[in-house]
Amino acid sequence: MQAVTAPRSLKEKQRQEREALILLAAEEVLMEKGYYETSIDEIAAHVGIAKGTVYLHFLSKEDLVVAIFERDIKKFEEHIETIMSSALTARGKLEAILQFTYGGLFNKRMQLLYSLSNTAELRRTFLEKKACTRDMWEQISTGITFLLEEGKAAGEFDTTVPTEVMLSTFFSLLSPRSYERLMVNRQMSAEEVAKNLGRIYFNGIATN
Amino acid sequence: MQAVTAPRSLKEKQRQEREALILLAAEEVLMEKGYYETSIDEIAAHVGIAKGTVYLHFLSKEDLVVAIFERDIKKFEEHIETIMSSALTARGKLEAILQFTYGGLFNKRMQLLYSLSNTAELRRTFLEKKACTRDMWEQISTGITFLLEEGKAAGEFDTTVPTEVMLSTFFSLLSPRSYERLMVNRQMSAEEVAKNLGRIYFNGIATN
Amino acid sequence: MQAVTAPRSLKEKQRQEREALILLAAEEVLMEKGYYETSIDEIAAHVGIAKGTVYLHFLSKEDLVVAIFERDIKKFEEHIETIMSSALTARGKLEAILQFTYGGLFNKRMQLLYSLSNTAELRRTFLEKKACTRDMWEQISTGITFLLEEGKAAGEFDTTVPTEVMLSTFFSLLSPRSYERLMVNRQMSAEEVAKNLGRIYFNGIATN
Amino acid sequence: MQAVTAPRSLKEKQRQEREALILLAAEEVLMEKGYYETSIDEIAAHVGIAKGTVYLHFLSKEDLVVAIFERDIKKFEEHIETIMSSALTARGKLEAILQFTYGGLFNKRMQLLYSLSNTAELRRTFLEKKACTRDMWEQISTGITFLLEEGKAAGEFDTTVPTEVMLSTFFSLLSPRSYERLMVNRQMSAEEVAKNLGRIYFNGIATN
DNA sequence: AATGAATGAGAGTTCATTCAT
DNA sequence: AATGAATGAACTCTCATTCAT
Repeated sequence: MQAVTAPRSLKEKQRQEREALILLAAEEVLMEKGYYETSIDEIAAHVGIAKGTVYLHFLSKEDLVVAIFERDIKKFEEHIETIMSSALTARGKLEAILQFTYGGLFNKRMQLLYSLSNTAELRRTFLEKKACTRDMWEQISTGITFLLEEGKAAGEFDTTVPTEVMLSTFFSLLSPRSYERLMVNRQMSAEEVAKNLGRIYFNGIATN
Repeated sequence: MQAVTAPRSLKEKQRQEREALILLAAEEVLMEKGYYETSIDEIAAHVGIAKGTVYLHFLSKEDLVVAIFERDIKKFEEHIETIMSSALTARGKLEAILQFTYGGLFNKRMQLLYSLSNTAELRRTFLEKKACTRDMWEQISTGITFLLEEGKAAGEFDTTVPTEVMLSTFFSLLSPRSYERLMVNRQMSAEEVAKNLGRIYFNGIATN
Repeated sequence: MQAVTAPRSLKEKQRQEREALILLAAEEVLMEKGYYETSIDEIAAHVGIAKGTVYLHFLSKEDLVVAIFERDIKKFEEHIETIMSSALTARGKLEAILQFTYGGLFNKRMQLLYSLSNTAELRRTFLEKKACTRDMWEQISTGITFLLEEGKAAGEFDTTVPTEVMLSTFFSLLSPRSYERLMVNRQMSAEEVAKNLGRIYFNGIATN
Repeated sequence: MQAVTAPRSLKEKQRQEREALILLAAEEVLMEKGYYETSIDEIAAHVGIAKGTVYLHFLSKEDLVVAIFERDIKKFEEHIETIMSSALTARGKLEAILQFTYGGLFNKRMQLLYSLSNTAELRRTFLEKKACTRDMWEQISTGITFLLEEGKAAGEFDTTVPTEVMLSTFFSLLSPRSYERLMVNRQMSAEEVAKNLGRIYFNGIATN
């Protein structure tokens, strides 16, 4: 049986590696040029494979982008879960999420996710057509909402501000486009940005 | 003299009315479908005119969108100036801007502006190519920055938070996409949304 | 009757003047840009009238060009007739035609006529569709052929060269495009060009 | 090594065959209808392929025509060079060029080249934009000029006629449009036409 | 009579997707 | 499995022509 599965899993492994390469290249190009200005040809050229090969891994351009979406959101979810199960206070957890979002590679990916989520045409294409991506946002929203409620219950956060508003504001903090200028133009580090935003936000929602 | 100017201004008036209709239709369709999923044919059909007629008013699709941009940003600027010259405190002025952004028709338009400004491909197309649109954001930024500095000087705002960060955060409050759910799903009124956001924000940047 | 015809003929005169202006402008622009690169708008703007007005005088763009054609060919024919009825020898007459073709304004017009006649698409459009223009070339051809035969009969020209070949060669001398460089680049005068060409030609067809 | 180069050259061969087919079809349709009356769709239909396929081989319609141009001019140049390095006298060489131009398939192609070169709009498009095509005419002109000078030096040609004029006249002999009627209507063979034209021309430029 | 806004067919071009090799 | 040539629908934009004013 091994004789059969080993090569199969080797092939499978290669397949997944290639798929990962495509996703990475796609991510890079999409980040640079956006969905409509990026052609499959360009992505393929970036990986060093033929256009047709991309279609062996993804049914369509849409599908490829959904895959990026899913992968990144999944990682994001995993991290959030780690944070959620930590011993931090609600505020501490939210601060950690903020730091994570702005830190490391995730910063750039977050920009892509955000840009893909916030454009009319893409939302229709991705969020409405593919239930799964919609669900992921829901799940993340639920997590953040839970933390905010927790914070309210613990007396950390102002109970007179609706949680929904707090949630929306928190998401808007994650929008990296607005802060791009801070990091790119002002040379502020991701940590500093996250710290400052957090300060405004948590001050803003703190129990008077 | 009337005999000369009247017909000319009549024509001109009709022309501008038609142009306004096209802008309105374009705005609507762009809001619904986004830049790349909207064809000139579609916009024309929405106005009830032929495709070619659109090109009598706008040199290109790009140009049409820039025109929407300019018109809305101009209105926005005008309102900001009115607010700026009022007797309100810095915070009062910023609150007024927030209210205005979320109030009336502007809400929807703001969504379009925001979505057009925040997509990688469109930013390259519009902001970098057309200096004018870039300048408008600069001007608005300058205005807000001025108010924030004023507030700091008046002891209203926390001087230890960099003004740049305050500015970015303020812009992110204006991003209506995030709050769409609040108004659409939660049935919250624009005023309520603006009030709540303002509360978080101004609390957040208030002197300790 | 005068009271009726006078204003009518005044109108008619104005009409013809305007028509002449359009033809002139069209000629100029067509010369510069060619048939397909010239728009009716451009011609109208050159005259200083509205696009629609052109259509009060000419049924179509094609028609307008045919009119230019007709007018110029008519003038050419008239001149040829004058030459034909002069006391010159056959060679003298052909030399006169050559001089006329390269002299004065006709030079430029000839370029236009030639260019319009020698392009595949335009030949189909004009020569085949509009019998009249075809006839005009026929008529001119007949005139030249007659002169060549006359010259042969008078012992001036070599009778062993087919008249048809002489005719074709004569027409190719009139092709001003080839000689443009001589006049434009080499600063040679029209007369010099005509003289030199004539020399080669008449030497070439002279009796041994 | 064959295993590597064979498939590559096979593909390449197929590619070039397809490209040749497109060029041939384009040539045919362009000859029939001219540049502006020929659509890419028409050319594609003529080859039996889809419109898009044409664009796999040529960047644009302009490019496709330039390619025809280049290929034919290149062949023409090659032949001229062969003739130039022959043992013939200057006159013999020029006669050979004349024969070649009117003989075989080249006759039709020459018509296309000539028509493309002599139309105002196309000259601007092709000769001015693409330096290469301009250069080719220059090179051919240089070759002919050299032969004419050679003939003058050898006492074959009349030294009192400017070489430039001889050159222009020689080119006008090559213009096959004028002679089309001779071949098509008069049933004269290409050789006869070339012989007769040559006779007039060389008689014309011969030392008195 | 003169205008020029409106029309809409048709052009060149792109690119996601397919499929024979 | 991988390729990349081929496809063709869809796009933006142009302009000769019409027609209400």
